[in-house]
Amino acid sequence: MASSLEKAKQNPDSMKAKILTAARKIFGQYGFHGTTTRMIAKAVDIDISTLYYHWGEKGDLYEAVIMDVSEGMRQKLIEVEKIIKGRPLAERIRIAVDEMADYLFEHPEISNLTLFRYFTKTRHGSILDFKVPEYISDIAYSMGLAEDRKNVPADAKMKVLSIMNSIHNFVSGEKFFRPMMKMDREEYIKAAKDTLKFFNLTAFT
Amino acid sequence: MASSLEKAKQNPDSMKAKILTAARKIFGQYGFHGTTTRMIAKAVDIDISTLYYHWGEKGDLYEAVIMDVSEGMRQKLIEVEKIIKGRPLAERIRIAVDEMADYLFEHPEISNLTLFRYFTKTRHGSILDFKVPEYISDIAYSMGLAEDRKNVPADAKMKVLSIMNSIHNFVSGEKFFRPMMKMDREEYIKAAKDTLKFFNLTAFT
DNA sequence: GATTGATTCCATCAATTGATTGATTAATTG
DNA sequence: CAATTAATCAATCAATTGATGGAATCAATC
Repeated sequence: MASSLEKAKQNPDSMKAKILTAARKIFGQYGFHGTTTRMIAKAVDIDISTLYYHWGEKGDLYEAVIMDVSEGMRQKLIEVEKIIKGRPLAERIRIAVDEMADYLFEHPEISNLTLFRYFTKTRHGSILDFKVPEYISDIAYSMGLAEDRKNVPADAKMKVLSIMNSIHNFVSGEKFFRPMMKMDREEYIKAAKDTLKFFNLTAFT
Repeated sequence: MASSLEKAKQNPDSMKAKILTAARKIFGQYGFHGTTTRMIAKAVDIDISTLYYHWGEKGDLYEAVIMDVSEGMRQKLIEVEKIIKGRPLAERIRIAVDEMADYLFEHPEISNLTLFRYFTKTRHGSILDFKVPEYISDIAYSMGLAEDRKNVPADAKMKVLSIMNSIHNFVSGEKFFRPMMKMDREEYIKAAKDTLKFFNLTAFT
């Protein structure tokens, strides 16, 4: 059964998909309460009622956005796991950091929305409290921090959380941190990757 | 010259200070756009016009809140720097992590508001684009990552940013991460500190 | 080419939200 | 105590915002 979200993604030129793409970006920049349905509609150059026709109420669109970025992350993690499989740990870390950083710097709204979800309360709590699968245990297993995918020790999960969040921090914080560092975008991405590798390579090798 | 903010803090029982305290908490939970002036007024049990009488427009109150938490951080960092002065590096790290984590877990709105400021756009950009001093260079110097307080290399700043954000992540993410870890609050704080020490001790000693 | 269904927009609602005005009460001062 | 100032609230505004109904347009089907 193809969900409403899956159907929308099938044809990226469909109005439904175009709205989703714009919503990802704007929700990512301004958060749930900072985004109005009119902002999204304007970005797609449609009337706001067209947006409601396709996605229903704001909270439903937001949920679809979260599911969408979450699925993107899942795919990317599977892809990275394939690449690093069998390699020595130091190399696994270097590749994983590079791959994830490149992916997220290219889609910063993923980091933004992820951090938003972690840190922010919404006034409509119950409505937006849908469940999203997290991949912390899988990453821990893939890093060799657990013998068993289903039974990952808490300290390993905490380490993975810390690593993932650190990547998100550099991506989402670019607008704020880069001027502090007086770097151009390329330099900043390089510096972020180096910093991440510095902490993770010394910690795990 | 005592600023409006300083005057408010002189007497914590004053209406102005009570509003500021409530605003800190609520802005920290819901962000700028997720907070209404009515929510704050209700928390203090006053009419909304009383709030406006004391603090003027919403953006001005928000600015005062940011300045307030920023000043709190500055004070705490000075305090920590005094404690760790002269000790060996590993001990400096252990103490600093414990002190900062305890302080922030006690005042989670500081972490919330800091991360909000890093990651979120506000629709009223220009108005809320006031400048707040950051203490990244001071911390880098205090950690021995720079010879000169005024001339801190970029990679050292990036490392400090990463460390500080990691602490904020665990504090602000508690509501989200702790259920994942199935820990009570005490266990979670301990686990967060241990994780932070794990990365930082292996990286710097 | 008429009919049906899907899509889009215009107009509009009711509720919320930031902000103010003016009257009222509480403190302060001479 | 009278007079002035400070603090509070009730009432209200205008603008914004989430959401909808219904007319108009477009596309597919017969």
